[in-house]
Amino acid sequence: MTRKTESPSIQVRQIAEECIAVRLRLLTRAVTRLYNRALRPHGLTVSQMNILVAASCLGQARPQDICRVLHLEKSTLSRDVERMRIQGWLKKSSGEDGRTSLIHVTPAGGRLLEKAIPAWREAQQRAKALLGEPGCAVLDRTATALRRGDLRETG
Amino acid sequence: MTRKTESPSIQVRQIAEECIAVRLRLLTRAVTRLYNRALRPHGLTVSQMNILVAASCLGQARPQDICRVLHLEKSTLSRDVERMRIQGWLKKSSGEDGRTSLIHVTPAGGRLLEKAIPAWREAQQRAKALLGEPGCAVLDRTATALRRGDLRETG
DNA sequence: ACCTTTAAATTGTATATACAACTATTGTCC
DNA sequence: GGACAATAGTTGTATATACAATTTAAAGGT
Repeated sequence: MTRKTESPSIQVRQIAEECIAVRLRLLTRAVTRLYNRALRPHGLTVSQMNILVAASCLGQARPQDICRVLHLEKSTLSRDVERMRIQGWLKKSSGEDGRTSLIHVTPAGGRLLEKAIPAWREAQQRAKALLGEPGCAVLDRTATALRRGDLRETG
Repeated sequence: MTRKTESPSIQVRQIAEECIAVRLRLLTRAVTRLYNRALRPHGLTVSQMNILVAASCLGQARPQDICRVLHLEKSTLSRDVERMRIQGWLKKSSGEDGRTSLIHVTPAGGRLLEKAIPAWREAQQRAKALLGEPGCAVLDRTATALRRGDLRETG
């Protein structure tokens, strides 16, 4: 009896073999797990670490500044920050513009970040091995292009 | 008045400048948005399309098979499949092993996939432009390595 | 045949993510 | 200076994701 499962069209096969999204997302899931497992003992996720680092480097940062450098949607950041504020790692203060607030890292947040550095190094090393030198270079180039706004976000 | 914002340590700066996770996640967010916006008119997300494609290519697939090729956690897939089953794009049938079930694409799911191909092509082209030829090559290589299990999941 | 161990999937809970709708504030133009 | 447009964040809702705990079923040893 011929099985009734339709074999996929050539075009569907093409998606399976070529789709950039599927590969990129797969790779990111794997790498995210790597970092999250390393950071877990510190009670920190890689997303949260990224936000701490960004806020730390920017100094008093407006939410939109962090959104820009991380290509994060404003509502996503809003909730991430709220969780971290509750943890005591971030604080908000009001700036000149009444619509906005300034985010800064608390001393506790700073200490946490420093403490987590060895775990980060470990994950970073494994991720480097996975991607290889050329992979890291490509990633660097592409992320920089994105931050400069090369991908037109047609509102 | 010297500002009290602590400037980040050299090591924190290093994370900002070198962290693979932050760049990869940033890039993936941007690319995911690209595909999701293109696919939206079809009521489909890129995650769901990936699962449809995988199931389509595998034929009668066990959940664990799909998890393996996509590096997805089993509980994640379980919920994704349930949503798609409700939409009528996937169906489950019981196989020989009573613990497992077989997932297959319904005719409606197949039609949806075919219909969405032009949108996929459009997003794919933009993603290609963003990553460049070398970027795509690296991605291909790394994803293949991952699927072969090169990253030790020290469960 | 029964008990224990192993394996596969589901369910509980939490974070991460985005879009749409809403709120509040600022800026502009007459 | 008041109506209106633009801007910044927050909130409502939904998907995606993972870890831990639970359920169900198969395998293995005696």
